[in-house]
Amino acid sequence: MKIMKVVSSSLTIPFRGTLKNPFLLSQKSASGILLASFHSDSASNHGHLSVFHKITKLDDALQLFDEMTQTQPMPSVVKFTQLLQAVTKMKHYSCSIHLFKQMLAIGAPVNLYTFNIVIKCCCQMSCTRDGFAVVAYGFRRGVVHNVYTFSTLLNGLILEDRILEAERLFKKLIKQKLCEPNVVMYTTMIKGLCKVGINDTAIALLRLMNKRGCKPNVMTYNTIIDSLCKDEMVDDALKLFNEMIFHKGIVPDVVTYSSLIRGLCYLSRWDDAVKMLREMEDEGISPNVITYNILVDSLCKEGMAEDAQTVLSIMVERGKVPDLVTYNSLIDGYCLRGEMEKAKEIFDLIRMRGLVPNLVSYNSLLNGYCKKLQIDEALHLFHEITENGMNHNVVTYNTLLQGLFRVGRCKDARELFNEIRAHNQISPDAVTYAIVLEGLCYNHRVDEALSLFRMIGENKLNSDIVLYNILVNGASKCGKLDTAKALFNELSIKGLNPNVWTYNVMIGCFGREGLMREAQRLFLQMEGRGCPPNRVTYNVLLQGLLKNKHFDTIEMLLQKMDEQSFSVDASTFSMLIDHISSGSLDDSLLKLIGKLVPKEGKEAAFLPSRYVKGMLLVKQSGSIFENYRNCIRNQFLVHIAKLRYDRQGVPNRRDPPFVKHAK
DNA sequence: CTAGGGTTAG
Repeated sequence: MKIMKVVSSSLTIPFRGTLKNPFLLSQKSASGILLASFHSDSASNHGHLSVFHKITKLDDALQLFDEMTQTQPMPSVVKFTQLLQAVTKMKHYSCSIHLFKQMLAIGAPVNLYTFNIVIKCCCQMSCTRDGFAVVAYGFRRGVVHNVYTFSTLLNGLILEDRILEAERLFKKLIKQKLCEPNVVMYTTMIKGLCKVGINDTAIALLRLMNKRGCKPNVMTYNTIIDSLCKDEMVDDALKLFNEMIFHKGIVPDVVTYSSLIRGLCYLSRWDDAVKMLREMEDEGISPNVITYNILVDSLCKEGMAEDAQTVLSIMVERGKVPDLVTYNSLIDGYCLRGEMEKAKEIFDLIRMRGLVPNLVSYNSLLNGYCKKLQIDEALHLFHEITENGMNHNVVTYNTLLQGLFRVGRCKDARELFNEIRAHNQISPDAVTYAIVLEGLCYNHRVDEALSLFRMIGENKLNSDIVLYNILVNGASKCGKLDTAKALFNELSIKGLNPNVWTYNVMIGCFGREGLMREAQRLFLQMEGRGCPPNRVTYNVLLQGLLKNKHFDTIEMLLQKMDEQSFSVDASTFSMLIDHISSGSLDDSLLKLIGKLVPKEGKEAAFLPSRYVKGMLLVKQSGSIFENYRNCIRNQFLVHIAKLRYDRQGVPNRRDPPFVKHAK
């Protein structure tokens, strides 16, 4: 069915052969010239670019395939393989597999390369099982599989999150000497380890491959660097970055820099991100569309959509064409700020740029309307998706579901939830349940939430700490302390470990009930239970103490926060100031509090818009906000803009101040 | 003619 859609592109030149291919619905082809050149190409095969590289439409490929099967004698195995590869490169995996089957049926030549392509197709479709089956079939036909085959299978298992099996395969290959792992195979295995978050083991494998005489390359390092960045361990990533350059002599590329820039942006280390950007350009590596997309997206997530647009114009100026990802980030950025007109403008811009909005575009916009409680707009858009020939996915449903709960339309929400459950292609996921439970609690239907939770049964979801946290929080906020406590106690019975969230929720719960001794008791046991208090814990505890007028430990807690560089959030800040102005707290605390107010970063960016409580705060955080924005403007945009003009005068050098030279 | 790395939505 998927293929039917793809095949219907416009065609002009009449077709000459007979139709044999079941995928081929059209009688005409734009590939007439292509076909002609194919014939001359097969006569003289000296060209460095075969016709197969020119194939961009599935139609043309299928047409060509049809011709090839009718040529007598049949073209070489190389031709068939190239064609199969062309189809695969277009990501029409199921089509490739079908063509392969046809080849077998008509006795077209196949070899190891053909098999490897087909195995890759299976793996890319998350059917690694089938990949193994194809391997077995090839084996019976006498095909000797190589390191390419096994790397592909390894990658397939990793794509399906079957990391244990991947590890087992990897070890088996080495032990039984089925193939000698090379840098690609090691890198694939390293990616698998990174994917499940065991960076240490990934790095250990990096060391091991070195010891076994297999030199890592830039891709190997990029894999680990990216993983570290995603786990917010940018400094460790920078260490590896240094190691690869100064120790291994491996030259970083645009991917290395893009990962690092993303990691730095994510932590709001704009200054360092700019330095990286500058360094990469100094090294003669230009940012590409993905790099710019990372910048655009990071700025958007920081609530700075118009600055993101400035980056967009810079990228255009530099000859890079923004793509769907760029525009989708901008849509999301404007939605985040509740500027729906601008978001819609960008959405419409997509078509004006000759692109077609995808589900991500729609879902972002839908989310924007939902968050703004413009539920009619949201519903309209929801229907527009199917009118435009697309299908809702679980994200679409979840988004709308959340919107319906937010405006209190519980009945509609539950109906939609049932629709998802009845759907034969989509099923509710953990996020769906989280949204429904949270939505019900939000609408004071804790009992309904609980009974739904019990109904899920004793499966994985029922042991999801996130769902427990939602229910505990919901029960507590609805004043059902006993329910909250009972749920919390249920955790240890089930052998589930509370996480920081759970503790934060319970501490907040006790705070609301005035049970500060209980709150303190939990706070004190956190460290020993392996989940040390975070910024939120301190804020929640402080708010409870302030609310219940327990002033004696406040200063000590603030001191501790300062030691760990945690910041006070807006509500805590507001309460502290209130108590100082009313005289119940000493104003000597102001100096300490001042140190705990975020000066930059995501928190500061959202301080005024998201967490405003009192007038005093509006004034205070307003100035922080302005400073922050100006700071970014100076550091970031001016810097990027400057790169255009300063470039000539800058000698080629490597001087990133935050990278310690290992020389 | 075959394998591996970086970007967007709940």
